[in-house]
Amino acid sequence: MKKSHQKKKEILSPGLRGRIWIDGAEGTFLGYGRIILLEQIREYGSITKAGKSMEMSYRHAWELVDSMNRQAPAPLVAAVTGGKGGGGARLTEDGEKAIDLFWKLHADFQTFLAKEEKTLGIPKIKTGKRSKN
Amino acid sequence: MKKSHQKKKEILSPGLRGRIWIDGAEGTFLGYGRIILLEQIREYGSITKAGKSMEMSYRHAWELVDSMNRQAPAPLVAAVTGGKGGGGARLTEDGEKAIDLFWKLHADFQTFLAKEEKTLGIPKIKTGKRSKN
DNA sequence: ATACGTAATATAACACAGGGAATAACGAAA
DNA sequence: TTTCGTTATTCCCTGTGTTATATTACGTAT
Repeated sequence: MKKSHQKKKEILSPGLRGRIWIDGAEGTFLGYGRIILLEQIREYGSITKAGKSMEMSYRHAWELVDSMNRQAPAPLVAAVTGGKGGGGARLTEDGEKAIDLFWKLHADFQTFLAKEEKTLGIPKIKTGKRSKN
Repeated sequence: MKKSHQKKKEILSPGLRGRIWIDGAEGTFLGYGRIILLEQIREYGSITKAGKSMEMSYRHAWELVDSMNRQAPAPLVAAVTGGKGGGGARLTEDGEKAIDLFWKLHADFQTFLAKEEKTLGIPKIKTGKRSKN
């Protein structure tokens, strides 16, 4: 099992940071973690394996998929139970489009952050490690 | 006590959303909640009252202030103990500058979100309420 | 019919961030 | 020297969100 998308390592370099996501009728519809999950489902063909590859409980992974499917006009993930291998999950065409859309947004956002950080400077940050007092 | 900045009401309209913040050596240095807290401290001259106005425990408010002061080259909040009224807290010049800087970033970010939402459409969202199945 | 591995769902156990209480320190003013 | 309200600090405890575990449903292939 590939481990390219396990837990954030909590990178700690000073600077401008941010997150973007798309809200739906119930709250978050698409965000960074959900997109990674979709990509892992595409790779493994299984919610179980996708979740494990991200060190995410099956329950959480399933809830995210369910949330996306319920808020989208048509499901992003099609899951089947039973059958050969017990079933599985695959991305729909809309699922693929969601991934593409989000990465476009993400790229624009990274550009925005870099430009903003340069123009506004973000000057007032202590660079060294913290001192006790 | 004014209540203009109590708890978020969790607005739920579909669309592009996001948050930005500035990281320091220990993690978050400046973010939306911290800026509001700074403004409330400026208004009330007290960490205690500022925290209460945001329905935030004094402990939490103090930790945020401490975190900002430790990560900044010079304190954003100057607190004094004792004296008439028991003491208090006021913003430093750097504290004022932090507020200004963040709101500039915030304004640019809102503009970015609006523009991005328009150009990329954000099409695949169910508008009506959720159905059980 | 049986086996198999996953989806789907329910229940129990757990971790921990944060709240609240309690206490000490503080120093100007009366 | 007493009072007063705040800052500063510690400790306990609980709510809640998460994980872990268990159970059921499912359907194709053998």
